[in-house]
Amino acid sequence: MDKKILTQRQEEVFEFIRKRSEETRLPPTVREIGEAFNISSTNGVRSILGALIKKGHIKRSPRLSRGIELIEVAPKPSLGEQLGVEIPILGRIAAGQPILAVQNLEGTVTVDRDFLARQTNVFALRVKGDSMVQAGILDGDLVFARQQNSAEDGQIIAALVDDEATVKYYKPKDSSVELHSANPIYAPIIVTPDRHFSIAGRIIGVMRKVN
Amino acid sequence: MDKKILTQRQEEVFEFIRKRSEETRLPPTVREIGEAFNISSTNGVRSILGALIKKGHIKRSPRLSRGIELIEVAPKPSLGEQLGVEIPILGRIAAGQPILAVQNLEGTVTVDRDFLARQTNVFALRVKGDSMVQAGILDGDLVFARQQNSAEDGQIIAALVDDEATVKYYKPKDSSVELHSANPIYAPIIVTPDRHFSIAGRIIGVMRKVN
DNA sequence: GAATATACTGCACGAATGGTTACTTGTCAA
DNA sequence: TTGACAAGTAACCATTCGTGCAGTATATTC
Repeated sequence: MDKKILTQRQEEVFEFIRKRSEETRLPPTVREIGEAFNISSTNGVRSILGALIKKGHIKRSPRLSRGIELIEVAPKPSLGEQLGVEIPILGRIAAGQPILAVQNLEGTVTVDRDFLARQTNVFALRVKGDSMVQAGILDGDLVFARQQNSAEDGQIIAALVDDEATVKYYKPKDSSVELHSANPIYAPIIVTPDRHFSIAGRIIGVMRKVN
Repeated sequence: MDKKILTQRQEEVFEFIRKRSEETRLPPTVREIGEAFNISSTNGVRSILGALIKKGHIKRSPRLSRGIELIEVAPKPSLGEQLGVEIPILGRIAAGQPILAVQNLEGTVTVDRDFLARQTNVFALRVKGDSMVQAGILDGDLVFARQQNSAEDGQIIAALVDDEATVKYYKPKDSSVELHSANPIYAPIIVTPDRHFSIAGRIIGVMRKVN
């Protein structure tokens, strides 16, 4: 007998236990399994459970009610140690108000925790226009930015210029700031001190859906 | 009586239930709570549980063993309805063996469920080279592909040519298949029928970490 | 001072649950 | 054809578990 191959019935019952454990957060009792499959005797269920134990798919704590535990090859992370992090997507960014204000929220994306290198204060923006195509950032892409109000020369940033949010290369000059596109057909934006300017964050990632 | 403020004892018991529910995945029975707090009578526990119910912190299913359910202000998504989906990252792809074979796995990424439009059989690949920069796919990017063995003219696919995996534009011809780069300095790969060729999947997304 | 809430003890009932024994039926491989 | 395995039925026992009732002690509130 192959240790891993389950019969049809065993597969069904295993699936049932898995669903119950995940959805209702309560593993079923022996009788509840019986009811679900129209097995009138507890022993009918027990024979299947016995096989699942022998084949190493479940574990049981004797005499403990609902003491069926799944043995999964790739154990799902408990709620405390999620693999994904929820990042807020900002619709419009307006100067003078906190970036992450609720009224700006457009939704959230879940991204891999490692993808963001466990950084905090990250938000996402939908890119409009093709000014950064040469940097691999296309129209409609979702960019991830870490909130910070300063940046280094040459970094890609999300900036606020006169209440307008843009994603550009940051080029600080002596008396002004230049925001360069990656696309040469666009002239750099030169931000003179009389204009409203602030750095919203530094771009740390890009995500795109391809049709 | 404030509906929300718990007494010390109630707080302790609530914490115990929460820990048990999350860690062992099994809410405790009335008697198990009693044992944990040295309460010899089940009614002692019941009076505390009653208070927790009245104050809206837990819910109970009558006569159901372990039928204590936490009522949380921000309910965590149950495992069944995660916001993120784990996608396997494939190291090398070899022809003649199932794509998703375990030995190919390099790890997993968690991505938003909506990002992939709830599609199944999705895998991820690390892009090598700059042949697709004009399509916004850079060296080192992670591309997501949906497993399929056919594609339409002009789509970006992950293809296997002579045991080598590449990401290219798909251009089927009468007697051969052409794989075009987005970068004009690379000549198209012309796949004649004598070569091993298969489509691994169609590219549906891109993800990049920016430094 | 009475009413109310909290936090118990102690006991007992019945339903829910796990376990066992005995027996049956069908399939499949040696 | 025999034997192992799977998947049951049926009846029954023992334990676990939720619940109900009676009662106590303390603190808080009106």
